Amino acid sequence: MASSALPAYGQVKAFIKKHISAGSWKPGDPVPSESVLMQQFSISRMTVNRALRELMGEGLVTRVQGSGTFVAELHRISSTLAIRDIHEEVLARGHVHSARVLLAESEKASADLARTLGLRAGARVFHTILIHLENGVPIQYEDRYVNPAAAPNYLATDFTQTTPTRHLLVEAPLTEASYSIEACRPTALQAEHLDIKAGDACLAMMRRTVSGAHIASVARLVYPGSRYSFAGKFQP
Amino acid sequence: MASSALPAYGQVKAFIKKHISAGSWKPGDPVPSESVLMQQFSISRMTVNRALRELMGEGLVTRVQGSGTFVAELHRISSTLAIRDIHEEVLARGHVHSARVLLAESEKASADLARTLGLRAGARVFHTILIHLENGVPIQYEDRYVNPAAAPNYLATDFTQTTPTRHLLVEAPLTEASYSIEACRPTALQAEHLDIKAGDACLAMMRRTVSGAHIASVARLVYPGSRYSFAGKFQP
DNA sequence: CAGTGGTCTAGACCACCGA
DNA sequence: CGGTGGTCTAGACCACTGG
Repeated sequence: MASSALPAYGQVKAFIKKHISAGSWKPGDPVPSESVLMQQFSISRMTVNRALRELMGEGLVTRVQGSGTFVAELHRISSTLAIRDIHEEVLARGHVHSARVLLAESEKASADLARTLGLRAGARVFHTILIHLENGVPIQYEDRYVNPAAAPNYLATDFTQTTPTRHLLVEAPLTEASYSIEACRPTALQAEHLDIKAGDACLAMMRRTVSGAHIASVARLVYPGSRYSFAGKFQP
Repeated sequence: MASSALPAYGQVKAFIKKHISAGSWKPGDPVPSESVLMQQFSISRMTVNRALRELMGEGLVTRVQGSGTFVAELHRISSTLAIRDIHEEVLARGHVHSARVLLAESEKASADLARTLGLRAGARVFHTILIHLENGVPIQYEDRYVNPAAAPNYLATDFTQTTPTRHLLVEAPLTEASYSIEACRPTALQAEHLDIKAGDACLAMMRRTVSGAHIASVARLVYPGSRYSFAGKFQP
């Protein structure tokens, strides 16, 4: 057998994927039940169950207790968009990462910001602005507010050595995060520090992280459109 | 027990997640072995194994055969970025989707395009350009090339009724896709049809889909930066 | 009611790692 | 070599669905 290296549950998964991607089983169609697959492959139910459970995790099938397993409605084109620490990301490309600190201080939160961080208006918050460079070329303008309750030692960090992201991952372990990506034009200050023209398009990622009971941080990361993109891949 | 509703493997997962997110187990630290957890929870090894396997799938731990299970190095902030059919996405917001067809024809591929689609230079390809509107407001400029071998009936479709994405999902079931997101300025034509100013920033998503042996389609989707963003959420 | 999936057990054999 | 994880079995009980 050519596929003898593939474990039994993998063979079941491959069998089902083949039928789905070939189109012979359409969305909404029932997938053979666990007991049928057991006999067909001469394996135990636990093994079939694992195959189907993993396929559900991958979004290829839907399972309904008491009813059956079905081909998922429309194959979502989806992918894990990993948001890594910029330091590690640059290193992974074999390049050199460095950072310039434009601002690192404690200030009073505006009403808007306080609401976003779940604090009362006028509360003290930490504010940092950094430029991240890859081989000396600016690639990210990081404007971040941090909740002192989540990371009291934030401002004591040397941000040319440790990125805010890394500090926060250690000090305020992540329990939840949300983000959005949009396109924008840079402010004059951003354009200057990113070394781009005022009219150039930029990518902006807003990131909000929660650690335990606190909203730990909100950040706006601005990337020159000409030097950065988010990429991903998807394989069923 | 308050958590008696949670299945046994879920309790093991919760136990480990608690220690990781509380910081009592740091990245690189070993997680108790399967046999230890078996005894600690008085459950069978299969059940412990499932808990640890799922945690690895979620990126929280690393497992090395013969060595052990360890807390993953840095909690990736990652999230499934779902790329849905624009028609469904607009409908899901309770709005009305419509489309204008600017171009739908067969043409000869340039050398570049042919290479991208895995065809010989000068081969016939289908080319469509559409504007997608949400409640009458333009939100996406879709410029797409399709490999005729993957979807021979593509041009016969009424794209005011069926989106190219949907047609392709049915005709050329997806086996792989990759994308990248970047910021750009619109061309004069794009600005006109999207009803935005020439200097406005836009989000552009390049998408390349593979169906079986064929590269099915490459598309460039341009969104007005002021009217669209990609958002996601992440929970460990 | 019969059939489905959700969960779990108590074993088992194997490949691999590190001492 | 003992300990680790990777896989698998042949049962079991349960909750749920549908006719």
